[in-house]
Amino acid sequence: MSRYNSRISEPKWQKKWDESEIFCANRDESKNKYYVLEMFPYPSGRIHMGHVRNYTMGDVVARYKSAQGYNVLHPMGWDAFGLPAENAAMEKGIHPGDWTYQNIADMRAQMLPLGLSIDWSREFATCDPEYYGHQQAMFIDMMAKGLAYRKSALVNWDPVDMTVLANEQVESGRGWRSGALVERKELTQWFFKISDYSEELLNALDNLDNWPEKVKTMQANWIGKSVGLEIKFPVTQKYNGFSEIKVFTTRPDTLSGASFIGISPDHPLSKDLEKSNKDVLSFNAKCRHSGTSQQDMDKAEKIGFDTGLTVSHPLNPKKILPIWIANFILMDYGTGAIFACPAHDQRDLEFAIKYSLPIIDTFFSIENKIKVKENAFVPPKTEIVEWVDHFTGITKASGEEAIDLTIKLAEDTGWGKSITQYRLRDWGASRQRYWGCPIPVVHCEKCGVVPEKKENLPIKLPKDITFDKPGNPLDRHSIWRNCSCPSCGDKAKRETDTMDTFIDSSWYFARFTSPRSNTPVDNKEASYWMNVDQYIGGVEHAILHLLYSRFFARAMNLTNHLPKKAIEPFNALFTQGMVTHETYSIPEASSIKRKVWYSPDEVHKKNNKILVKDTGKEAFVGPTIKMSKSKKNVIDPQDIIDQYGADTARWFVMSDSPPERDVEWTTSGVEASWKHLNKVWRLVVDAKNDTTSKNKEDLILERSAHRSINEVTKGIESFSFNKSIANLYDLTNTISKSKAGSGAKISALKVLSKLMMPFTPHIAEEIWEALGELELISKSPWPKANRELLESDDVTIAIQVNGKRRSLITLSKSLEKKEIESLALADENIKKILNGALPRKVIVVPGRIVNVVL
RNA sequence: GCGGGCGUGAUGGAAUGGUAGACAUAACAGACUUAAAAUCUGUGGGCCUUGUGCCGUGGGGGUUCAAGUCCCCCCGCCCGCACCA
Repeated sequence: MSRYNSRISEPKWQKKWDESEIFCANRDESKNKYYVLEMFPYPSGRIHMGHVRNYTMGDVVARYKSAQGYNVLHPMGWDAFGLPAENAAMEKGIHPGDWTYQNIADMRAQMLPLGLSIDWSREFATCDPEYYGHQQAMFIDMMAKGLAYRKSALVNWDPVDMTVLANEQVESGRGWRSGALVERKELTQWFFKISDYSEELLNALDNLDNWPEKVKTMQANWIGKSVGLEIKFPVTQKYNGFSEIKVFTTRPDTLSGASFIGISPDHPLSKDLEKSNKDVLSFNAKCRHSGTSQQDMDKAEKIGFDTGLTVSHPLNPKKILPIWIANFILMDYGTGAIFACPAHDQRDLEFAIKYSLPIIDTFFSIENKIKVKENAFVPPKTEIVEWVDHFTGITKASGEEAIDLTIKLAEDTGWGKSITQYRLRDWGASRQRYWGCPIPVVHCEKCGVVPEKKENLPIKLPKDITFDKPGNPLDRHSIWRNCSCPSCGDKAKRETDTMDTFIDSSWYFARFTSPRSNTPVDNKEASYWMNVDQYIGGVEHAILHLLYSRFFARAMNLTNHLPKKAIEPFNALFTQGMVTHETYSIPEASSIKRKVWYSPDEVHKKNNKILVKDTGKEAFVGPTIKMSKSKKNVIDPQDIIDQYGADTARWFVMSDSPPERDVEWTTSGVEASWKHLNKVWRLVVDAKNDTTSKNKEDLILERSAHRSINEVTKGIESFSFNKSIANLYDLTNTISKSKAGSGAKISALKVLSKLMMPFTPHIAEEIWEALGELELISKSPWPKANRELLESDDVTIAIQVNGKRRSLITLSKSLEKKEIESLALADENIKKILNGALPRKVIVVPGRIVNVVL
């Protein structure tokens, strides 16, 4: 009894929680619900410290809200489709499904000892046919509404692995797995019409008050709305039906400075020219080969090709501008063509200098003309500038005024129109992969692309596949592939593309509300549980996952799979920081640049040096970075739980850093957490053996406890868990030093254990029981601070003279300003400083400060 | 380049415009111990002339009775996006 043993206590309480089913969520319309969700994990096989931090945060919120009387939903599942399973299949010869389900079992077994208040009865994996079957049904409904469609598009194609790669999977122009040069290939692919929602997804961000500003800004930038002018430039020659070039600009005010037209190598005109002109063909090929990776982009020099074709300037038909193909113009933004204004756009200027194209400054000042030789002058939008525009007649205007005038002129004359352009492109949803949700359509020679009949769902992945050849095994599985057409009954072939795994994670939160429903989502359950009240996860999902989910919720609503109230599914979002650790390394003898890395358990500390255990050599302490296998700075949660218990790990990850920032894992920090929990337990044992009777210290202790209730509650509410924990340390120290009677100490310890419960639930239960309580602390209500006890009658305030603290006095809170002032002036220290002088002014802020101004 | 964030002891970090450094770690000293660990007590921004003194929240200026906090300029770091017309 004298020592707290987490190895015995933790499983004991986990079993009791499990038996009493207290974390099972049931719809109860009479109670307010609270839905806490952490981003579900990919079943890699092992949990890491990032998981521990993420799920502990969610658990603190869930347990706290539950204690506050909310009907809490806190589920867990698995984002189980994806490439790693196929890689494992290729490397180890295991079936991706077997590999995945084994990993899920392993990870669940590692998560259970954390004592999370999760409703495991709702668990599912996205690779369960029941789950992806509903996804297929929704896909069919979205096809019917035109939200899912097929089109031909340029994709990153890995010729060795024979699959499409996402942009993130292309490194320096090469496939991340095969190392093969990636080709840009035109393929017919499935898309979701997310672009229909550009405006709405952008506008709705304004209502997401409890999302981090940073994430909202990132999404807004990603959607990338720009308002501008689309201008038609008539082509002066007759060429294959290309009578005009449409360009998009956000700065129509610089139109008079246009010196040439630039088109993308992928522009229809460019593609047409390459058919008949070998030089164009080789130029375009050169452009397509570079340009995929970030590094290439940075270094990429601007190159161009003069097509020989020309257009006339809409403001002055006599003015003729050449059409160039230029590598810096993107086909998938705007019209894939620009008018170049070298004087007022840096990119255009670089290009113009290189190819000796005219630089036409439309601004009056001589200063500009000198500057413009190296740096383009971007006309300010708000400031009024002198103009020298012969075409529009503008002489003095701000950029904004000039833009408006030019747009009006264009619309009146008919050579242009105001349009809104978005950067957001439709969501490419198909992958040439096995381990994903099959797209439920068939290709029929007679009927074309036909959706499967819903009664045939789920279209299950075949189990008997091989990975001995590159490419998609579904393509080679002729039994699975060959089917009959749902429409005419003739022979047909199944679609072998599978869905992007981001689709799986775009609606799992809705499925959690009714995980066994025979429709994708049960309307009654979703109406009650949605929205997610608090969503917690890594900021790396700020754009893709969170934007896709926002779109998918709207698409589900349109296809009657989700109530209207859930179209913005996450009321509050919290993005937590990473878990980091120091790195240890020794440079290799052959090259200083190459290093041998050592894991934290391969080194030990001696005389302030880090020594490698095996060799005794000194290792260098490197930067503190995210735990990663390659740098070996990884701490396995399992080891920590085995050694110290889950409560210690939970307490530590929540203690030092604010949750949105990175937390550095340190051995000393973990040991301190462990020591602290043991200290709390000793206090409990001591208090029970204590015979001190009631005394005047009781009230002081009681006041401290109530102040802590207030502070810890505030900390949890504001996601400042580190502050809550600092306060719990404070309360522990106060109890430890208190001379109060045993009764008061026990009361204070009960408060302490309640406040600790969300963070360290096992030891909290153990204390609760030791102090004679029969109910589970996990079931008992959150304590309420008694306002009368929060503040004492006396208050210590500082007295400043000219803003510098000179003395402290303790006085009754109820005193009037005048009384405080005279007490302050009567203070010995203040009297000495004043030395008889009369203050000019005395500022009294009751309960805070007195400032004497001389 | 554009957008967002940050800069406080040796370290992680506290501070509704009102006593800067709560709480924790590392370090040091003392108690207990044959000893170590554990535990307990204390010191813990800098400086000197040791006064209840002066300086101190990246640097400079400003507003205020009062600035880590608000405003302006500069420096540095981190994150995101990026030839987006």
